[in-house]
Amino acid sequence: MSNQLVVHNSLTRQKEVFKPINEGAIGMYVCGPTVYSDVHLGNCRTFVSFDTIYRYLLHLGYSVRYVRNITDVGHLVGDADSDAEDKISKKARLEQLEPMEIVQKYMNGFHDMMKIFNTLPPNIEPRATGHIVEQIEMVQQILDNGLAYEKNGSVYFNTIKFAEQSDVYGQLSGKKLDDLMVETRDLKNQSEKNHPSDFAIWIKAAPEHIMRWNSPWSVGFPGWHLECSAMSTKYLGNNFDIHGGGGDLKFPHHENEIAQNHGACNCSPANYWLHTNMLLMNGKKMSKSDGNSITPQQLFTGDSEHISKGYSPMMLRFFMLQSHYRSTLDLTDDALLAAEKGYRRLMDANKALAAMTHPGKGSAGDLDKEIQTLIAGVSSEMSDDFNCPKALAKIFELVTKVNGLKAGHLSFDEVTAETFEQIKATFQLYIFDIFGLKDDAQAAGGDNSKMDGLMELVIDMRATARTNKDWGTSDKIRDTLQALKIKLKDGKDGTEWTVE
RNA sequence: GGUUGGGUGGCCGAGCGGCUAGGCAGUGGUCUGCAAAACCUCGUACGGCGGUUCAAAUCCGCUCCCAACCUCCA
Repeated sequence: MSNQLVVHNSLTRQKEVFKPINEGAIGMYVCGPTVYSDVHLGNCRTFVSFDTIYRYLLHLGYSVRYVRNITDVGHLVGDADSDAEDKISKKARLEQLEPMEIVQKYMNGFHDMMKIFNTLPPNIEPRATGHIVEQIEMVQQILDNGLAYEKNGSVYFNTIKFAEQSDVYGQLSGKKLDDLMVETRDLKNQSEKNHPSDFAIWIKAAPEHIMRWNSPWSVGFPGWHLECSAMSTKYLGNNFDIHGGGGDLKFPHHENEIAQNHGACNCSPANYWLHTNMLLMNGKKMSKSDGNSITPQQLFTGDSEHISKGYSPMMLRFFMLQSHYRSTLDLTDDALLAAEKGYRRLMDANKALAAMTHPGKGSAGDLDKEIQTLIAGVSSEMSDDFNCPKALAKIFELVTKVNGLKAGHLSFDEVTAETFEQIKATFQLYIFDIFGLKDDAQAAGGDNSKMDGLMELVIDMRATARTNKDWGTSDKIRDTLQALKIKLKDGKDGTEWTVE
């Protein structure tokens, strides 16, 4: 298998060889959250997925400019033409806070959660409210190009005219304007629009609307879709490499975004569109608005009717890694329980591997070849549209080899020292640097020197008891530690311990 | 109704024309004072019905289910 990067492009619905516009550099824009309430787990899955993609692109040697916005205005509750209300200002009224206070509060929470999930921060995290000028300019450009019209201080994108000029509109979502017309016929309050599929790019603010800016058309605020067009253009240019986001944004958000960019500069924003699939809970989309969701905190503490216990953030990241980013992932307690054991198996093997040394003598036998094939497989799977589950599978096969070497079932004679070092390097690179995992147990250990010394003493005492066949003492030590979530493993070379 | 994507063994989840996915659970062993861990071993699959092919979970047709989007959502 060749190792050139292949990605699935939502625009063409097929895998394509990835070629950056500028050799060695990548511009990537990912739609960030609307900060009007706490992030939920579904959001996290998308950003963890793109974090892994970002990390892999960096590993491949690209210099990546990763832009992920914060939506702090313009995102509407209800219909844009009627009783439309900005999500942020609605929440501000409910909580009796300034809109920017709301934004700050939930943006902080979002950043904390991204840190907890060990995601790397984007290079630029622009906010919609900080780019009103750019958005107004873009509205003007679209108007100048005749692809928008003003009605009572609001400006609408003319989808009909755009569709007549090119066949771009609907390409991403597979929708046709004719269908859209039929679908939206029943919607009320469409009076301002020329056509039901047209969408607002500037909205005149109602008197009670708090977040408002002056513009050539009215005191108002930008349409939701506009911010991403304006900010991606500002920081990545008219045409850039990757645009990502959750699959639920394909339509209308991304479709309209493409239309706006074409409307403004007659250019296609991104070459590759990547969409992550939804996180489900009990077979249904996890969603803030319909209540079918669980907060990350609840998952960590286990305080939810949906789960039997708490799960660590890194375990959850591992859980997400086990499925492909383009597949839905169903969150169930059984699946989490199974993943947790797998996660421990992986981490324990890595810990064991780190402590192992190659005896020095060893030739390239069949085992060596097998290991080399597995190592090569890890990267080729990742280069095949970031196939984390398959790359992980290869690593688990390596885990078996490592454990076999450790237990003596496999011989170092058949493995060269170089190959053995490559296993170590591969584990470090993929598990930690690219998959972005951390070993919870090690992190939880805290002040290790005291703990290590203490455990050494206890294990030594137990060993003495065992030598004396004092099983009562021996088992008491083991059971007591088990109750403290410290697990002992008796191996050939003595006893090891891990914190659960 | 339209659009997009799915239905894989007890569970999760890859694969998408011939080649063991992987994790968890289960079977029988090895090891061990016992247990755990680890290693070896063995089962249980590709919604249904047709078709193409030397060969289909993988391609085509029909059919039945499911999800997402079409209204804010990652």
